[in-house]
Amino acid sequence: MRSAPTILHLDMDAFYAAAEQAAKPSLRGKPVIVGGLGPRGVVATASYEARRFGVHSAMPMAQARRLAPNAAALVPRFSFYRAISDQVMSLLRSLSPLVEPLSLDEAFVDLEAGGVADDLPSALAAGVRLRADIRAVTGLTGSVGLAGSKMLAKIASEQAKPDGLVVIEPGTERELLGPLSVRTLPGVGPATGEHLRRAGMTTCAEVAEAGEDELVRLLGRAHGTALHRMALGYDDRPVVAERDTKSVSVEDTFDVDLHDRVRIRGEVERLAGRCVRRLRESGHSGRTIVLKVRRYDFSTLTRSETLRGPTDDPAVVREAAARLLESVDTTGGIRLLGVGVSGLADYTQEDLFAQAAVGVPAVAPPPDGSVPVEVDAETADTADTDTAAGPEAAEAPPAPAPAEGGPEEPPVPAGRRWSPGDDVRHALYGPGWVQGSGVGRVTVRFERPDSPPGRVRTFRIDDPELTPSEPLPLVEPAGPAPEPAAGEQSAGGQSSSPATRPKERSSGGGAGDSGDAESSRP
DNA sequence: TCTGGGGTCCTAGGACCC
DNA sequence: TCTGGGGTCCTAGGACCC
Repeated sequence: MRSAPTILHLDMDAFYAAAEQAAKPSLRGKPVIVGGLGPRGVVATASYEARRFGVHSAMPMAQARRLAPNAAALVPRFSFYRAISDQVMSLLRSLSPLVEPLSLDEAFVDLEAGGVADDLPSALAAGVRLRADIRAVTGLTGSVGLAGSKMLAKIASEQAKPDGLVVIEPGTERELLGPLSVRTLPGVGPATGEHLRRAGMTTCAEVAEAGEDELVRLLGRAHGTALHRMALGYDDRPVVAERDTKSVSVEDTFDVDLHDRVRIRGEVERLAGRCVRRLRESGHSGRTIVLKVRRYDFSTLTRSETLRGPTDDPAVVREAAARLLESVDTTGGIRLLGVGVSGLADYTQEDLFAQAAVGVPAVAPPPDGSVPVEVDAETADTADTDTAAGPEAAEAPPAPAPAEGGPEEPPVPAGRRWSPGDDVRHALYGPGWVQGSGVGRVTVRFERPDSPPGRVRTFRIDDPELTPSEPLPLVEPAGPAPEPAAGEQSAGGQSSSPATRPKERSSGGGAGDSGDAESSRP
């Protein structure tokens, strides 16, 4: 807790959907849903236009499409979002070394540690300028919360959405929190919310009044004390810039439940390969292998095994995962499989070899005391040549699922090559994106971030003139900087405060237009 | 056409050691 | 011969977050 609102929380507005709308002029002002398009897909982000139909994150895509049948449904393009996120995060790091990203589109910033703010006016100025800079650099909008703690900064940015800024002045937090739902507090989800409701608490004030002992009795030590403090507005968690990764995992939900044991084992081994590749990319090895299985009825179980030392050997992880699968009953069908590694160490295989050289076994005996598994010469030999994935490295998409119960899997249908939203380039028509594909055809809309809405053309899916391509930048690097939008308000306290507006950004260049209508108020 | 994928943290019980 | 407590590690599950 601090006496000036120098903790900033940034939350980009409907990030994935907004990025798609910025990239695809024909989608601006229209409902857009980004998420999984398969039969079991869910919504990752819905544009504000789509939210008006009742569509929201984590909703099954099928339901979303019933609610908003005319919405554009697009597959997420994470590398594109990451590139935008990197731009935003570097703007944040120009404010302070203490930046704590929570996801691609969200972060805390400690303005005080950065020396850019030590009181309300300077914090407000930094927030206003940040929003303008984000708009200029990415073409997208983000909402900013400013407060004396992380919890309240986050609540503030939520209140600021979309495209706004809210300050909660220190000293006003308790009265502000009091009437809010307990679900506002971090760590209170559906289960805890229901738990508290049954105990007669639905607002933060009621939680605060209940007292710490009561909450600990209800929710356990850690959760109870934390919640009581939060409800009172006490939160002194620091902004932490670098958090060590604790685990790496991959999982796939199948379009149709898997029954065939051989197929299931094959998928587990494929996932193990993918997991190890990710593990190695992150520069880690790990000791504990976790297998995750979700059954036909959505019940989920995990099985884990801890090795004597860390590994990033695909064969070792694959074999451990397969061993864990042996103890799982798969009758009835499997809808999801996952493989993870935790107990991470920084070093990788070379160090493990160094250990092996001095005689430390890499693999511990299974906990049940059965035959110990040793790293034998063969395994060790393959370790540095094996490229993290088995023969399946080519990476077939997660299972177009066999006909019910059938042991054979059909080949990947040819039409899968183009997903809605993919960037493409046509030799004649230039850059565009896939609007849809089916029965041997693919429909492409030809437009770019800085063009007017483009027109649509249809091709054969194997048209040689049509190739996948990289996303175009949303804002031309040398281009003009759009004017900042006004959306700032001051809420929370009686604040009001003269919004120390920073100087308007002077736009760098004259030509062009970022395409989006900018609302620039004086 | 019910319910993704990648994480984090906490709890609880048993093993094991001192 | 009956009975400690504390600490750590491991496993499994659950809640929560974006």
